[in-house]
Amino acid sequence: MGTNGLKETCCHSAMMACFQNLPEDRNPLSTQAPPTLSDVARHAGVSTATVSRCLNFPDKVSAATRDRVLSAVSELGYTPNFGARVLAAKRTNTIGAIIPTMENAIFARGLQAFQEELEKHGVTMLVASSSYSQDIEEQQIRTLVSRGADGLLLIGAHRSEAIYDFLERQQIPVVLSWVYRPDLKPFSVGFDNCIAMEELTRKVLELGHRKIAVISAPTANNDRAYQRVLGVRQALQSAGLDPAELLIRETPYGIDEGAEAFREIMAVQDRPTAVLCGNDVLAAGAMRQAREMGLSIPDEVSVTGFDDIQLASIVSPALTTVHVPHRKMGAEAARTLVRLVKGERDVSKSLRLDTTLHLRGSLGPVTGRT
Amino acid sequence: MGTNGLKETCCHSAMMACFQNLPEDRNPLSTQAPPTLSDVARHAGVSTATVSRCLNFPDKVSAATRDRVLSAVSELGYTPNFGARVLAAKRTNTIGAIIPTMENAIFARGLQAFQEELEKHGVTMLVASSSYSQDIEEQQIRTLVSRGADGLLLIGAHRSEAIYDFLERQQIPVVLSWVYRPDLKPFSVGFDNCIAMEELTRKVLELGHRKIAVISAPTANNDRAYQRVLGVRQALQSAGLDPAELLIRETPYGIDEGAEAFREIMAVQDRPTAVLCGNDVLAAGAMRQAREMGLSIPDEVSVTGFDDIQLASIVSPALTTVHVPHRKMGAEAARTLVRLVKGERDVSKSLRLDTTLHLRGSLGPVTGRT
DNA sequence: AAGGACAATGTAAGCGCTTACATTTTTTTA
DNA sequence: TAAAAAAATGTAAGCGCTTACATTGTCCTT
Repeated sequence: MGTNGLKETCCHSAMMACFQNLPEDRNPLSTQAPPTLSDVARHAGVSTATVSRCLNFPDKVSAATRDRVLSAVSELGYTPNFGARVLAAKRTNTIGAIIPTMENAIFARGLQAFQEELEKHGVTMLVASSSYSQDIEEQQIRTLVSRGADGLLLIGAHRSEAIYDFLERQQIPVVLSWVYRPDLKPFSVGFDNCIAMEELTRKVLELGHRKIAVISAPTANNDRAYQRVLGVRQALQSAGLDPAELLIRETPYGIDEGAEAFREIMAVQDRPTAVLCGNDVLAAGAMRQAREMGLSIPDEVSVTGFDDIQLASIVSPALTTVHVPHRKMGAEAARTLVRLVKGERDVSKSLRLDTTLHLRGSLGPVTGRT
Repeated sequence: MGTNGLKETCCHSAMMACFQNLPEDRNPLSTQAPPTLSDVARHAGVSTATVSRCLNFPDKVSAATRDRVLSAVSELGYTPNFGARVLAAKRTNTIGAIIPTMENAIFARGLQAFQEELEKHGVTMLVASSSYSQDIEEQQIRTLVSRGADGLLLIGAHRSEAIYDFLERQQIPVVLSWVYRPDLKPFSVGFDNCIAMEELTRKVLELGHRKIAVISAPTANNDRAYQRVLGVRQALQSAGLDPAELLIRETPYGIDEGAEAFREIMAVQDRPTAVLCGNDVLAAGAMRQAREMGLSIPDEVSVTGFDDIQLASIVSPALTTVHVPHRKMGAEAARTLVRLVKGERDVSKSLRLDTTLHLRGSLGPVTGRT
């Protein structure tokens, strides 16, 4: 005890740079308006056009003037005025993204990759989240457009015709993600939810499961959820089973919701031996509930997810799920959108990414025990 | 089999509204420039000033004209030009947020709440992530400022004086979050990382643990991480123990990183009985590794986290962690920032939120077994 | 050495909106 | 009912930047 550098108390460690103790009025600059392009021009003894060119097309200007201008810029601490630039150039270099939620990790990875890619092209990202509500999403779309978003990333394809019309009239390039829909006019960069889920279901059937339940997000306004359920149905049908017997429980995405849905599903007489969840979060909830009910996974009941977020490899047993290439999807969507915004109509087209089945401990063969 | 609505195949379900099958050139409007304020004015037979007023201060205009203008607006499908508005009004109604990462859930909840609150005030959020790099963060700050962010949300307090100077010169209101630092000039809305961790450590000591290890994020550029470690040290010292004996392993945030760090820590001769992790993600990694090594939690080793994200209640056993009021923090930060941007200097001040200990299964008393 | 080609720079017209101020219309007051 | 006050509307000057076009300066070419 009583050692070295421990004098610092919680709130006063010396490691911080900050402006504590500075008198309010210390900085005379702080009351002045920020410098403008013409201030820089005057300072450098050139015209505003030259300064502008120097900033936007450096090689259209002689080295000598460039140096003079740039040093004027840094001397004055000049930053271009965004509004003016937008107004004059008619481009904001901003792209909007509207995702259903930021609260769980489902969209986070993809969005991060999306942003990183945009950044490489000098584009900034505006984000809004719609809480899985179609109305909120439409309002967000209008907001982002009026904020000057040059393009928009949207999740899924299901929305009103009115809003698609609006986007078309405003000539805003749109990329749909998390779905692959080459039949639609807006480009999509994503995967086929239906096929992915069909593949998973086929595997489940192979393992002998016949009594199957699904916990899905509400399918009414969510085409991803809808397609996933459809995938299960199609797999059943192809296997000669009656899709009508499929037990489906819809509930909002969430751990607790997943748990509750699982509880209800397992309360029926003839318990399913496999519960396919619409995403990993629901699955995690289901698994928690199974533990609580003393049901062993996968011996007594198998559980699967969708998305393959971190959660999936952390739960015990690890979750069998459909791996979605989130980062790649985000990056590709960004690339497509940037191209569209630049007006390269021909180059881009819808891109289909593959999902892969990740088989882990939560899915096992049907056993006698139940 | 062979039931009802199953005709729809994956990619052609009828539920979607879209613009498939529309000829490219169908819409004559699409080549015209979007309508401007003066188009609306002409259409409604008033001046541009009246239209502007009508949109911004509806009650400064008579009901009759208002109706006329509004119907002109909707007839023409007018949307204000963002750049022009910004240029003229000198406000973007946009606030920027720079977070270390979007990839895990740590900042997601807070950010979501932040955005929702901003939205209530008609403010849009710009997001960027810095990948925990100080340089990237500073560049992002400059970008967002030049994009016209009216204010900025930053995580933590540790950054260069140069950038704080820049923000002050640009007169950009800043709110720091995830920390509580009333000693600094920028307002902070957050909690005291040090005290929170000190409290947790005290609890760990109470349970008899003496050999303690810490897995922390790199503390060099991360004041939250630094303060958390400091908290552990202070608790040890208060308990009359020698903080120098504390085993500290720094590693980037991540599940795998946490696992690896845990492996290394448990490889030493005199194994610790408790491993305190800098956040829940690291802790989840540590727990996974413990399982792999056949170490029982909490009998052979206790593990704790920080943040209380969803993960914490999903892992098994559930994770003892420090609960951070993410949503409240985000919302309050937004409120403070909005007030600052509006120029209400006096009203706002730094806000300290309380963290609470969530004791769960991953932390237990020291046992003979080791 | 004169003419032309090209590079470097300057001039100035907007971009679409807000808002101070001027003007007109309506309402109130005596 | 006329004058004063208040409300509604119009006029027009920017906001800070980009860019088409005009001008000037440089360097070849013949």
